[in-house]
Amino acid sequence: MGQNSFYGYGQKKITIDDVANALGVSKTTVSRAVSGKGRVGESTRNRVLNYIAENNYKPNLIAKSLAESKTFNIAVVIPGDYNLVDLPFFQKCLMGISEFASTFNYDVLMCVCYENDLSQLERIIDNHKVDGVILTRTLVDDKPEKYLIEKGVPFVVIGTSLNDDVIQVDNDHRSACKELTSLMLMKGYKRIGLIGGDESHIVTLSRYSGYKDALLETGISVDKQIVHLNVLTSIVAEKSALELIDKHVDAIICMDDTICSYVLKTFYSKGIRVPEDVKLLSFYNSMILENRNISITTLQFDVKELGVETCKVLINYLNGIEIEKKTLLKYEVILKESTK
Amino acid sequence: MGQNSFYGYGQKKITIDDVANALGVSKTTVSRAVSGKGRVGESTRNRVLNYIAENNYKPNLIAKSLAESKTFNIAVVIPGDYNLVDLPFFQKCLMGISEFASTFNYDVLMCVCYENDLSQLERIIDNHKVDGVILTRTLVDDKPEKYLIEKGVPFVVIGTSLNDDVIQVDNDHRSACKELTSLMLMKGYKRIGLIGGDESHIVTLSRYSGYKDALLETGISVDKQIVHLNVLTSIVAEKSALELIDKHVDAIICMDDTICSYVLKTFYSKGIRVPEDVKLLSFYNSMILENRNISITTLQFDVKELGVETCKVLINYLNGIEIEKKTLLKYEVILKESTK
DNA sequence: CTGAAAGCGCTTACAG
DNA sequence: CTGAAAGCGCTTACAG
Repeated sequence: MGQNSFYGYGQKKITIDDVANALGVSKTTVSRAVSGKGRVGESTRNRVLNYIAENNYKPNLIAKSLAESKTFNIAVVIPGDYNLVDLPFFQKCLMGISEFASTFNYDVLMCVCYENDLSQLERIIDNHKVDGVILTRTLVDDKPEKYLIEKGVPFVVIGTSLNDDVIQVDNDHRSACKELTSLMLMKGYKRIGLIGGDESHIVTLSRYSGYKDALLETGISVDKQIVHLNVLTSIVAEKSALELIDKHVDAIICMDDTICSYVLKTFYSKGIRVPEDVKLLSFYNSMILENRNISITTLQFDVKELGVETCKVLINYLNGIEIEKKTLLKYEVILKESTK
Repeated sequence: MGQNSFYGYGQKKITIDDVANALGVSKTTVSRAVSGKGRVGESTRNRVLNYIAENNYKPNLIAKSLAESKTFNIAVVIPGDYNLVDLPFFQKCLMGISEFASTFNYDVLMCVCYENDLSQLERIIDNHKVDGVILTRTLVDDKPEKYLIEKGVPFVVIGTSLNDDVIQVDNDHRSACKELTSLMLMKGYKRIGLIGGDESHIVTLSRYSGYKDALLETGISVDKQIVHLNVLTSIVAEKSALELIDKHVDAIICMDDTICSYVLKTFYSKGIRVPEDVKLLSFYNSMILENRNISITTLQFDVKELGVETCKVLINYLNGIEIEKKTLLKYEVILKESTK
């Protein structure tokens, strides 16, 4: 007992056999009527469909999985790195993915991967628990990506991959950062500082490219002294912010809201005023920057939509429907007080 | 093709039959050696174990599921309500749950439920895709809870349930709020305002109880004028904060960090100083309150640990191991500038 | 249009 | 200690 005592959740489930017997037809016929595959007589089909609706028959997905060699599950890989755990980004992605998946009767399996520990992913793949995988970020040297390619597992990444064979869905961070930069340039601010995160994250590189694009188009050369990447801690961010002020920047673009919150705090404690002394821009319209003393001009991505689109691509791919190799989603610029 | 072309992820999986044939034993024997259930000769067992290790045999979990009527999946229900989506709480819970589950070879299935839409949960239960469920919050009138009881599905809640039959794991919010209140009382501040969220969330009621406990122990009666519950929007929060100031409170306890951020912003714009004019306390040591101009005295719960413990209880329960009906986890008080 | 039968890869009484 | 066989609940060639 014990282990199985819960099975059926207390109520016996009716099987395809029960339906077939009750109706005096074969399981084959029931199966065909339910799945819609294969020919069944109009009237037979209706009898079956009515019966299962009335008697609340639900096919056992596990049995179906075994017979079809499909699981109707997808795994979503979330990075477990401490400083990313708090970001609302991944949670919102998950919501979108899960919403779309469930309308197609797929389920979403959580999978946390760490820099040096893919064991959760490996276990899921070894156990054949999913039909495909979504990676929620991309790295320059991406271990989960490599692993999945090696194993031949179908997957889609949220983000941009250096490998063109990888199916990818992303917001257009390059254009977005270019637009943010151009916005400042058009207002006549020529010295624009940039503070960004980990260079091993491809998104950091994309943003940096967009920044350079904007400058070069305007004929301004990039001053590497006011571009600070790999800013990962509050201490480095503080140092970086003050250094940019020393270098007389007109504006600072922060590549994420956490960095921006560090910068804001530093400025507050040093009496540097935004936007009077320096303009400030950030990348997500997230709650990290909400309800501050000053509102920050940022980009806005529809992250839930990003999840939805990605899941759509993966499920289409799994079902042999043609898809785009690369999907780029839009963004909006939200103008607020910090650039006034 | 199409649908099945991905199966096997490109590499044929070796089955129990292959192992049995290669070793000249029966499937039964292999099964027993692998599962550890049933008697197998010492040497036979070792032969099997060596072979599967060398040839990287992994039992097909789907087949095992069908045979055992178990899925090795648990569902975690996350509320989809807009204003909760952003809270790091649920994400951290998920991380803890997923971490524990995977060490026991269980997987975690995401399930988003809305106030009036349990369809994701219903689908998962109807399809028998999980062995049990974790609810990540509790309401006074809890629809998912009722649904699961009705269906006879094993589940555990994170939070406190009004139904004593429900297995629950929670941080001790009542004691925590009592301690926060007592802390102010001991410093001689007798007028303590309370701003809280939705009264239909049991956690709100627990906190309120703790607040009352502390006051009553000190012989102070509760002044309902300075207790504001159901504060759900920034507008109401602002109004509430100013009203408390009008009523000359010495301190304000906010039941969550979002509320506290609204209060902070209101005070800043009105020139009300913390802690000089009023002390301020909040409930989570979350990033919402990080990098503000002032640091806030809060409670600290180990939310990931909460997830781990809950998952442990559920998995033990599913496997017939004795468990506590109610587990209460600790908290810490983090003293910061806002109560100096 | 419909059905009998084999098969998906396991587990587990039952028998020896 | 070990194995042949039935069964979990579906799907799907194959035959009619």
